[in-house]
Amino acid sequence: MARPRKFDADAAVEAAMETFWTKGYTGTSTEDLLAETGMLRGSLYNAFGSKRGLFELALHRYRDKGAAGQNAIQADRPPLERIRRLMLSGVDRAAADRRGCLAVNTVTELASVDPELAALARRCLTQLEAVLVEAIEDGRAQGEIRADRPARLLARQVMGTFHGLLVQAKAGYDRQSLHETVEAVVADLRA
Amino acid sequence: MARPRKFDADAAVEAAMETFWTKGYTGTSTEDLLAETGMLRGSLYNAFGSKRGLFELALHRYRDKGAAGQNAIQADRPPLERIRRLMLSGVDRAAADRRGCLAVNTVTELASVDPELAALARRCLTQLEAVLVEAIEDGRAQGEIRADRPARLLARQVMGTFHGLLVQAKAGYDRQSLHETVEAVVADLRA
DNA sequence: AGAGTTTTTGACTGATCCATCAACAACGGA
DNA sequence: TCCGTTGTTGATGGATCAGTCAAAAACTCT
Repeated sequence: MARPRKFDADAAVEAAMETFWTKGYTGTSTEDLLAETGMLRGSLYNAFGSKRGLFELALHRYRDKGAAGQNAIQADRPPLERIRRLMLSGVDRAAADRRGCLAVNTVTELASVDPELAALARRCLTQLEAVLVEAIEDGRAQGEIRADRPARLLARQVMGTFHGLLVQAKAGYDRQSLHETVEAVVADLRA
Repeated sequence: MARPRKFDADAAVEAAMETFWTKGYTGTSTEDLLAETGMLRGSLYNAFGSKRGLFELALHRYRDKGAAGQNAIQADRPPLERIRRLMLSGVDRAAADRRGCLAVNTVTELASVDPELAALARRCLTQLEAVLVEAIEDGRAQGEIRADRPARLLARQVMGTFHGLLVQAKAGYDRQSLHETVEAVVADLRA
């Protein structure tokens, strides 16, 4: 009933996500977005409304992809090993291109400037926290993980170190020392 | 032998630091800097050369103030308590205004865009790491802190969690749960 | 008082920012 | 085939960006 779109909206959001991830929200210009998505100005605004609107979509996509990745690791491995792999893969990816984590980047960039977007990013963090809590409770049921503290507290602790590692990855700390820290965290989790 | 300056260069750098801290590097306009320092365009450029130059000065100042703050805690308290207070005060400040830590903010904002500035910020982090290593070695000598791991590794671990907490503080996690995590980290450090 | 030096002042530059718009194009349904 | 709808295209808008400049001003030294 109308002219069909030339571009793939999904691919465009994906490209936008990558760009925001690399350059940050403020650091990404609409020109950058046009170049990366291959769209023209009018089309982009017609489809997504504004730079901010596109960023929201990108954040949602990031959260969804994160959830998918977290589930991919689940498999049938023991919980502690799941946590270990989660952190190792996250750290590796953050260190590889020095881009860190989009959610963490967004929170640090926008918390005191755009609380609404920051809250959106925060949901990515709480999602990870939930995954961790679940894994920890699993591991505790199996006697693999220490039970002297609430699972939520342990999860916060692990997540804290994890986010700190992402920052260190961006700061250029070498992969090996990041991995050592991960192993130390895992060791401290053991019952 | 020349016209005297009307403004206090130190106060100007201080004001600039606060502004960058709140709004980030890209997010701070020269107009913002003029408003906060009370200077006029030409004066600011005459004195500091560029926005980037002023930012470098602000980062140096941040590092110096950080060092001063870290030393202020030293006192004669036991090492573990020093670490505890260091983290608590850092977390409190980060949570109070949701600005986090200027060094962490800078690393996450600029690592993939301006490596030179990111490296400057990184030095703030390694300074803190050095302080931690020292405190841990002290505590170990007194039998207060566990000795089953290299002090540097423990320091990285503590620093990681600390930076993660700063992110969580920006994300709006409540003070109490941040404090609980600090206590958990301290407990895990004990011999 | 005059020369020399640095700062202040505010207007100005060109680039880039995000966003809008009208004209045109491509489709489905009547 | 013609109409309603939606997408594309590229020019254009005003705002803001970081940074420059020439002229006037405030000081010291001679």
